[in-house]
Amino acid sequence: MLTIGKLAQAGGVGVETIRFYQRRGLLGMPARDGGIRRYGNPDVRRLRFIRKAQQAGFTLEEIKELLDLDTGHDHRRAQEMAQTRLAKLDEQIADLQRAQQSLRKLAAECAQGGSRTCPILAAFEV
Amino acid sequence: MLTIGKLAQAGGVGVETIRFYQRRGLLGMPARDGGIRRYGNPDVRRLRFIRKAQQAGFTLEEIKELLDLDTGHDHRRAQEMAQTRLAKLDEQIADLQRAQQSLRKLAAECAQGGSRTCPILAAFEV
DNA sequence: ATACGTCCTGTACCATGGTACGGAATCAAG
DNA sequence: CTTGATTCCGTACCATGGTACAGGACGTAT
Repeated sequence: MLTIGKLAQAGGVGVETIRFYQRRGLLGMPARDGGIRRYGNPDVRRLRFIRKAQQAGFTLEEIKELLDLDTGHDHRRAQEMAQTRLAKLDEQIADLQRAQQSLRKLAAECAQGGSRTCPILAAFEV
Repeated sequence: MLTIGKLAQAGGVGVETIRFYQRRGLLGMPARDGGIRRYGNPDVRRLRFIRKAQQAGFTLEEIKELLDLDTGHDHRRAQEMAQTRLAKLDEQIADLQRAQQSLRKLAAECAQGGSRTCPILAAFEV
């Protein structure tokens, strides 16, 4: 049984973040032991899931929904959300790659330019 | 000579956004014609640059710096910023790709599962 | 038993990037 | 010359994802 501090440590977040997640309904209000919150492994798993899902670009709202679905075993909805997010990830990656192209062009022209004008504005013009 | 509304339209943003950028120093306060701001092509270029740079992941603060550098022709610093951002873009793309892996796994397992438990939590566990 | 660290609740504040609104002035068309 | 759209300025508000107190109550080690 962990205190909030230990849970935070296990999840790589701050204590305030745990409480924040609780307020948002992402983590439940756990059993108390004399006023002090006690957490178990499921809480650690849940917290780690939150971090992972965040990395996948889900908002906290969406993560809450995923966690609720997990409880309710709603496959269809979970898949739908995953597909939507995968599509957005594709888009985001493509966007970033386009940005890379532009930016590399800027860097290259800037490097070549010697003492000539640095075409920062121009670099993004195509 | 464009009014603020036309400039906003040309840049694909709202009028309030233009004023917001002016407050942040990203766009200059332009010449007035009887109290009304008048903009020219350089402003349109500048605005478009801002949008592009944003897509490349620069913050408004950084974009301001880039624009200031462009004025001062500081190659070295501009290149430095570009390289830093390129490195971060690489990282971001890699992160998103990893997220895709995890999420695809979730979707696949969820699809296979039939009426069995949907391993949403499990999907992110590796 | 006294001090230090951790916990509690509640509220306030932060950065980022805008968005909205009130109330006055001004512009363009009919 | 009136009407409707646009502009002006200033300030307030929004969402997202936290972060930081203040002011107490605990628990543990010395």
